[in-house]
Amino acid sequence: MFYTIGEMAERLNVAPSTLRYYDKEGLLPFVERSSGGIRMFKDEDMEWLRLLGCLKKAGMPLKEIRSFMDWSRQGDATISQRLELIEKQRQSVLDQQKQLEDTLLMLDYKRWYYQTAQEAGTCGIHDTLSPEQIPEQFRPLMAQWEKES
Amino acid sequence: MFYTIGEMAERLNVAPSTLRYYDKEGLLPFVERSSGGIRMFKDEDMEWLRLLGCLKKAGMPLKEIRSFMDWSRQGDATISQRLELIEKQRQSVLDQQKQLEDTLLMLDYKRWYYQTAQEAGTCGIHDTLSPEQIPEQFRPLMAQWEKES
DNA sequence: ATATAACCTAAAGCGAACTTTAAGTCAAGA
DNA sequence: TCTTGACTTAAAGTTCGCTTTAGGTTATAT
Repeated sequence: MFYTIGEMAERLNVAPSTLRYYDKEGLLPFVERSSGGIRMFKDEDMEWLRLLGCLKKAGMPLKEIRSFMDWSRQGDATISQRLELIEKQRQSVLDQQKQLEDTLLMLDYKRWYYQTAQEAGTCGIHDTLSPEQIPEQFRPLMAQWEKES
Repeated sequence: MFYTIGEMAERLNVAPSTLRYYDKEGLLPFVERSSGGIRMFKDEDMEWLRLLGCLKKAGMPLKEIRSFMDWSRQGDATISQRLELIEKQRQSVLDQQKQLEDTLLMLDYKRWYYQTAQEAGTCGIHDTLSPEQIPEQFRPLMAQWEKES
């Protein structure tokens, strides 16, 4: 029924000190204590910890996660704030996805660059390549470089 | 033909102090100096700075970027190391993309959760909802929660 | 009763990535 | 020539997200 901080930390693959830190920062207002002061995690706390993990993965700073937790405890009056914060973070994730796609294209280009160089034994091969020998997928990338100078 | 650190920083939308910091950390071995010690950036340096930005966006620590820059200066003997590092980072980006997709699904669920709660005026609405009233797209998510307990 | 392992807090420490500060130098225009 | 603004370095400071340390308490097994 209850889990100690060590057990919960193991389930979540984090250090117990991390959970204590989150608690100190007000991110775990739902955690109860035994009469002796020991933290007692419940199964339903997992839901909160999952959300915490999700917001963290989305790149939300701990301070904002704390706001969210505070609002949650305040009840239905704060639904719109919480929705707003979720939507903001959703947009941030969409932005990050777009950024990662650009980054991946660049890495794919570099991978091709060094694969080609490896086969030729020298990076100099790229000075001898005609534009048609560069895979099409990288053309938009290189066109952009022209612009940026 | 040449750009000062301030001009280059503006082009890249970073603070001049950031570029000085990168230089101090050995990330900009290509930057030349005037007789008076002033950094002189060339147009072709943009290529390196673009790569630097790309690796940073991919989450590579500055120390590893430094290795890459060091290898680049060492010439063709280090092509395979550079390729290896690029491929490692490519994989890391693929992993990050997968993670962001999971995160997005969770945020989409929470968005639906709070939109529904907002319309109803209370989070309590979710205790009254039958499983069929939860959008299909969130079923795999919730099934996973069952498992994790 | 005692040993031991896991828990507790408060406070200090750490690494990454910058930013700021202080003191001074360079370069271009009036 | 002098002023001014942007440049230079070295070193200290900042923020974030933990982790470690120190000193002590709780809970369980023998």
